[in-house]
Amino acid sequence: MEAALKAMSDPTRREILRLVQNEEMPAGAIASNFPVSRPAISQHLAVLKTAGLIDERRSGAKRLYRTRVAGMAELKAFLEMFWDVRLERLKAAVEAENEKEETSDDDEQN
Amino acid sequence: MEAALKAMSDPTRREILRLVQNEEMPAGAIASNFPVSRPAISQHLAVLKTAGLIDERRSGAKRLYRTRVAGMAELKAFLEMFWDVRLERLKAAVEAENEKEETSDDDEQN
DNA sequence: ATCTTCCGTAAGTTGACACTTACGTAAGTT
DNA sequence: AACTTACGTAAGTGTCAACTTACGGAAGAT
Repeated sequence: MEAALKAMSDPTRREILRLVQNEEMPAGAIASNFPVSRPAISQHLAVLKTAGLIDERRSGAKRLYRTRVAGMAELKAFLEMFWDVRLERLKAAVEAENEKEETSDDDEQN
Repeated sequence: MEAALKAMSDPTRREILRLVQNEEMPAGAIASNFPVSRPAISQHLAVLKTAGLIDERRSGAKRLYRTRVAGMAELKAFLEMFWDVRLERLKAAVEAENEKEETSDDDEQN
C-alpha cells in the first residue's frame, strides 16, 4: 500500500496507468508514448507491478500490461480512511468506552 | 495536485495529516509524536502547506495546523478520475459528438 | 543457424529529498 | 532589558530514485 501510493506519485507512472487502464498494451507501445527511453519505462512498469497496480501477461516475445483493478481498489480503500473523519471518531469513542466515561457528542466548531 | 499526491506519498506526512485531521495542533505538539527532530517536522509541514493539504494559523508565538478539507477534496476528486473509467468514455463520447450530432442521454452501463 | 524484434537487467550519473545541527526571529514572561 | 518559549530557515550529508547507455536473453522470421 505504501508502495502503491508512492508509485502513483510519479506523473509518468500515472500516465502509464491511464494508458493501460482500459486495454492491454505491450511495453514497447507504452514506451512510445513517452519522451524517455524504453528501459526507463520498463523500470516504471516494474515499480507498478511490484506495487500491485498492473498485471503482466506474456504473449510470445511481447509482454502485455494492464491496470490491476484489485490493486486500484485497495489503494482507493486505503485513501478513503484518510478523508473519512468518522473513523477517527469511532476510534475515539472506543477508547473513551474503555474508561467508562460518558461524553456529550455535540459537534464542535472552532 | 501533483504536489498533493507527492506529499501524501510520505508516511510521516500521512501521519501528520491524521493527527491534525480533526483538531488544530501547534507544530511542537505535532513533532512530539515523531521520532525525528522538530525541524524535520517543520519541513514536512511546509510541504503539506504548499500542497494545499493543511492550513496554518498563527496564535501568538504558536502556529496551529489543521488539515485543509478543500485540499483533500481536490485530491480525492483528482484520484476519482483514475479509477473511474467511465470518464474516459464520456470524454470520447463528447469528442465523437463534435463530428456527429446524435445524442442519446441514457445511462450507459458496461 | 542467423537475424531481427521485443524487452528486462546491469551499471553509472544526477538530482531530489528526508534528515541532522546550528542559527535567527518573533512573541510572551519576569 | 534579559530570558524563555515556539518556531522557521540555512547549510550540509546520506540515501533513494529516475534517467541514461550498454548488454543479454527469449521468441518469431528467413
